[in-house]
Amino acid sequence: MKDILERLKDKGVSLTPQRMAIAEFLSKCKNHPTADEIHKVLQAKYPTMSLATVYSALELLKELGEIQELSIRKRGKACFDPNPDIHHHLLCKKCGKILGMEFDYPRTCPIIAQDTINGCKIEEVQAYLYGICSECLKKESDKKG
Amino acid sequence: MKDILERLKDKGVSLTPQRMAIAEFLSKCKNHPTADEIHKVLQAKYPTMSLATVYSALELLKELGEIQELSIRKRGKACFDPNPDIHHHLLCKKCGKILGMEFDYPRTCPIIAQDTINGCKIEEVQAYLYGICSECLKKESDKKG
DNA sequence: AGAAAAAAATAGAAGAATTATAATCTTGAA
DNA sequence: TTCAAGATTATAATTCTTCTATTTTTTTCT
Repeated sequence: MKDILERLKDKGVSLTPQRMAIAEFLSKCKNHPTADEIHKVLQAKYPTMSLATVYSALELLKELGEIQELSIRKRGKACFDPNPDIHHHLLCKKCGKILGMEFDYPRTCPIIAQDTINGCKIEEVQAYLYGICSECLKKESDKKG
Repeated sequence: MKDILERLKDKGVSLTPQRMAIAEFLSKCKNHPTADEIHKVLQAKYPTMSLATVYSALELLKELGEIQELSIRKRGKACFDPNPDIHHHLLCKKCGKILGMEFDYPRTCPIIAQDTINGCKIEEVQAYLYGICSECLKKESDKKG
């Protein structure tokens, strides 16, 4: 599979250093950063990079289908998922982490598998699971001994 | 079942006219209003009511478990669900309406029925279904004849 | 490679939603 | 009714995001 920079080039996007940095950062990113988190990280390498640039790059990557913006927010801020495919998320009630969940929720759920419900046509399902992540579960059981 | 004002009184909340109006409005509300939508409606009756009062009443009702704030937003604005119980929502791609879905998604879904996934403990599931609502489907089929 | 045109980055301002502050007014209990 | 506690109001402040004008960088064309 081509890497993200090649795909952007194929799509005729100008490859500026800032965009490349943002795209690469996201492609290696395992969590769901906000615009300012990305900005903070990349300022080490690009001290003059402005937050507006980050927002506009994110908008572009979204339009190109390289990333997605989540419906949920982190402390009031939009957060972005490096994986553009429909999938689901766990929000840990303890540590606040957001985890992408790999299982195929809609297709394995008989209710969603039927594609109309209450007379409405269902095209996509995005599920947010609230619970406790494995790390926090581990910490809890360690504490109890 | 007691009505919302009685429940608030039982919980020791000061029953100001503004709060009562907001609580009653929500209890009769069939959609998912934003703070400023509530404010606009109630200004007819309470011309001096400020938006800050609406926000603070919503915060209170949320804490008391009378309503919930949705994860999704309407045009960048937080929206509130008069039904505090976990349930699911359909977002119509055509008209933008948000509909509460009555079926019992988590409990009838085999993946969720097992309550741990990837080592994470699942406590609640909130699904956002994207699709076309029955009204818009009807309009479409009417057009086609 | 070099020049012109197009596009992007920057800094700063502007906008929108929400929260905080201080003063005034209401509520609920004594 | 009086008073303290709490709520509302108006306004200011904050926070996140978008916009604008200017400068800089890319890309294209030769």
